Amino acid sequence: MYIHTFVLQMKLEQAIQSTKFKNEVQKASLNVLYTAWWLKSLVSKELKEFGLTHEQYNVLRILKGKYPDQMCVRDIAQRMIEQNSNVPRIIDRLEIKKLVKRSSSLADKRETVITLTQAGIAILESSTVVLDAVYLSQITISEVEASALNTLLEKLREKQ
Amino acid sequence: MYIHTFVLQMKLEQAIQSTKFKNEVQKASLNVLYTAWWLKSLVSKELKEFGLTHEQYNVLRILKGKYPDQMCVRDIAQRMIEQNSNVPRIIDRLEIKKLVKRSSSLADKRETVITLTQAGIAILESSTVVLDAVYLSQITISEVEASALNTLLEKLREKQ
DNA sequence: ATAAAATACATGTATATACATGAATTGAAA
DNA sequence: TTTCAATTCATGTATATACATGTATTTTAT
Repeated sequence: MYIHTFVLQMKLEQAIQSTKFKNEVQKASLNVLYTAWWLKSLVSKELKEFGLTHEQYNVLRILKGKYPDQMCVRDIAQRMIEQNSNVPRIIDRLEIKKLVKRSSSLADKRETVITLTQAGIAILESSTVVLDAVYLSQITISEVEASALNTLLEKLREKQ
Repeated sequence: MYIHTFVLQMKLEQAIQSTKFKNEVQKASLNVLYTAWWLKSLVSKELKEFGLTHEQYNVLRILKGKYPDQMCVRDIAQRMIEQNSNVPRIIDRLEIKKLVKRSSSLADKRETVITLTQAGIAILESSTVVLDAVYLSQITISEVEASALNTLLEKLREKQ
């Protein structure tokens, strides 16, 4: 079932066909959730041609941040955006595609250390070029506005 | 480490253990994704005691918006925040728990119309009381700030 | 030195997302 | 009127999320 009402510019009210919000805070929460979905869709659509999911890309990107050092599963999990991600299973898929290599740690035998392969580096680099271009063309807010957005999002999460 | 100097501004950086962002726009994207995850976790934790998932709650809430009118699956799907949600399957779970009732439409036999049961209304009302309280205590930004956040999020999605 | 607790990871289950396909039905065109 | 296209929904597959549990290993406490 596909409700692909493709939208160039869509306010939240149009997107979720709702105009009744209790207040601006409730609306902002829904808006954050919707925007996250919008962003994920944008990225996933591009990653599809590389045979990667959003989460698989995220793991490759995290590994690249330490390359050529290896990382254990726990190190990767701590850097994931969705912090309940089941990293071993995401690594399963990447290993099948030979984008990463698993081996057990010599220092601590409980740990599994993960290494990017050359194929992993290559696919990460070419997909990143595409993603950067998409971000540049689709997200047109200024650096100043993005900075204000960052401040407000952190304020939203800031329990006082 | 630099953690000492940036303590107040380190929220996202601490959360995903990363300090390297290409620019504020890229950081804002990650911040939106992380905040959405944070919000979902907050809500899911409360809904657990009602045996509901975030998405099941969302479907109940949408149905309540039209109650006592019925809605077909497509109507519900159009109002979902994550617009690729597989609504028939979410309704499966709600039906098992007897929170909604399925019947086929007389007007258009392709359609399945969904009705909230009294149990569905009851669980929605009691869970909403809890969620409202959690929002109130955990999200402390002002209406003015929330409004600014809404404006920036819609600007982020606005391709020009 | 040994037992108990904690850690790291794999794996199992339930649910959701993302997308494809098929069946039934409706609507439009020839 | 008959045929074909579009729609509504259920269902199948792959992957991910959320969480629980089991196993191996390391650390801590007795």
